[in-house]
Formats: sequence, C-alpha cells, structure tokens
Amino acid sequence: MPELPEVESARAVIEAGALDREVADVDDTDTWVCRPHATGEIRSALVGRRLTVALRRGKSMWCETSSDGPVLGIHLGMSGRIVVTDPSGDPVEGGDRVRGLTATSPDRDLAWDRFTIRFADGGELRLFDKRRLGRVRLDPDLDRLGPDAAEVGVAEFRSRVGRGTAPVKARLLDQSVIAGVGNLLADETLWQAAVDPRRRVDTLDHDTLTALHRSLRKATRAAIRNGGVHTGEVMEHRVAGGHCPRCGAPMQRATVGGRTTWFCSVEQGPASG
DNA sequence: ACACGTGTTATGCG
DNA sequence: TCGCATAACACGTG
Repeated sequence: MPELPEVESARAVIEAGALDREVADVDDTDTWVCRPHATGEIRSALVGRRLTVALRRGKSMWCETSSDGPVLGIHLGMSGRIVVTDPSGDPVEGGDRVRGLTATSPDRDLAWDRFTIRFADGGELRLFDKRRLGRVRLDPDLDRLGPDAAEVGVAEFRSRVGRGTAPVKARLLDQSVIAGVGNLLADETLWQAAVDPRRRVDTLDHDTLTALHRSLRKATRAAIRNGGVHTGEVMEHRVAGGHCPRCGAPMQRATVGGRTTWFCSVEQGPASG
C-alpha cells in the first residue's frame, strides 16, 4: 500500500500520537529492516529522548528527536504500516484504515513487528511489515529525493519530468525526479490525464506535461483525503477483462518501467494523449 | 506448486 | 559519467 498518501497518513498518526513521549525502550533486533545498524544502536540513540516532529517527503518520513538527538528515518517499503498505541494499548485513530486488520489486532503475528519503540507511558510505536522491505535508520540520506509529488509546482514538474527519453511512467516512478509516486498512483495519474504510459517524455508537449501535473496533484490529494491510492477511479478496473470507466474500452496490460501497468486501450493509445 | 507484487537499489549496457 | 533497463531483495497471497 504505501505510496505517498499512505505514508502521509502514517506520518499524521505519528504526529498525532507519538510526539513528546519519552522513549523507554526500543526493539531494533531485526537488522534486515534496521539497516545498516547493529542491534542496540538505534535503541541507545533513542532511549531517554522524545520524538519532536514528524516529517515526510515522498514515501520517506523521519522524526527529529530531543536533546539534539539523531533523526529517525522510517520507510514503509511495500507492505509496512505504522501503528501507534496509547498507554492503554489502544491504537491511535487516523491511519491504517485501508484494509487488513492484522496490524492492530491483538492476536497479530508478532514476528511481523519489525521495529518497536516503547514509551515510558506504556504505549508503543510499531512498524508492522509482512514483507520486510521497510527500513528504519538513523540520519537517513534524503538528498537524492526529488520534490514531493503533492507539493511540486507546475514549472518544476515540467522541467524535471520532461527531461530525458524514458517512458513517462518510468519518469514518474523515479523518486529522484518526483518523490512519492508509486505504481498505482502513476497509473491513476496517467489515466486521469489520458496519456499513454509508454510514451517517451521527449514527445510530450508543454500542455500535456501541465495536464499530468494537474492530474497528479488531484489524484494524490484525493487519495490522501479518501484513505489511500486504492480509492482512485481506475483502480478497480486494473484487472484482466476490465474496462475504462470513462469510455468503456478494454483496459490493456503492459510492463512499463519494470512494473505492471494498466491503461485504457483507446484513450491512452499511441495515437492519443 | 507457481507466479505475482503497492518499493528500492545494485548492476550492466550502450 | 549518464541515462535507462533489469534483476534481486523477502515473503505473504491468490
């Protein structure tokens, strides 16, 4: 799930529930997820401190810590979720509302908790991640991320996305170009703008890039508002036998930018967009 | 049993 | 060195 909208929800949960609480203990024993740190390294850096602010850029989020402590970087990967609980153990509302209750259910598989902060008040912040592709690290390097997809202005969007010769979808997925767009949000954006995902960016004119920017902002904000990228208009039609919800033509499948891609065979065909 | 996947990154090639 | 494509990563799910 985690693309920009889901990460923003996770950040908001941390902001609403995990700040200004003293860290009593940390479980950082999963050194696959807590890379490249040795067990105990993140723990000793955080115990006694408090998270002071929760920030996000694209799909990366991070927390600053008190007393000039290190920055705690968290990336959800493909399946990570953040759960914050109050002193009585109940989850803070606001995130994890997409689907699957296992992250918050009391009988969840504890092996899927890959990183846990225990607060002195008894509550916790957990990274729940079945696939283990999430990452937790101190002082993450964020320099290679492009501007946030929800914030980037149209002129910068056109100049960055329009550079090069890659297919437009691959360009949208490149986090160093624009940060936050994943496979589903890219398909939704391209469908909204009626642009062929396979089209090279050097064939896109000024107005098409402008339309893409508008569609991206619209799709991103709608997804944040509605609870995730799965709420996009074309999402349920990304299946074999699916049809374009606008014109009724068959949806077409291809691999673009290394990812499964669904698009309208007519409106997003080679002769359009 | 087997293919697939919402993300990132190392590697290879022109 | 740059831009781009692909494989690999871990592992649950259909």
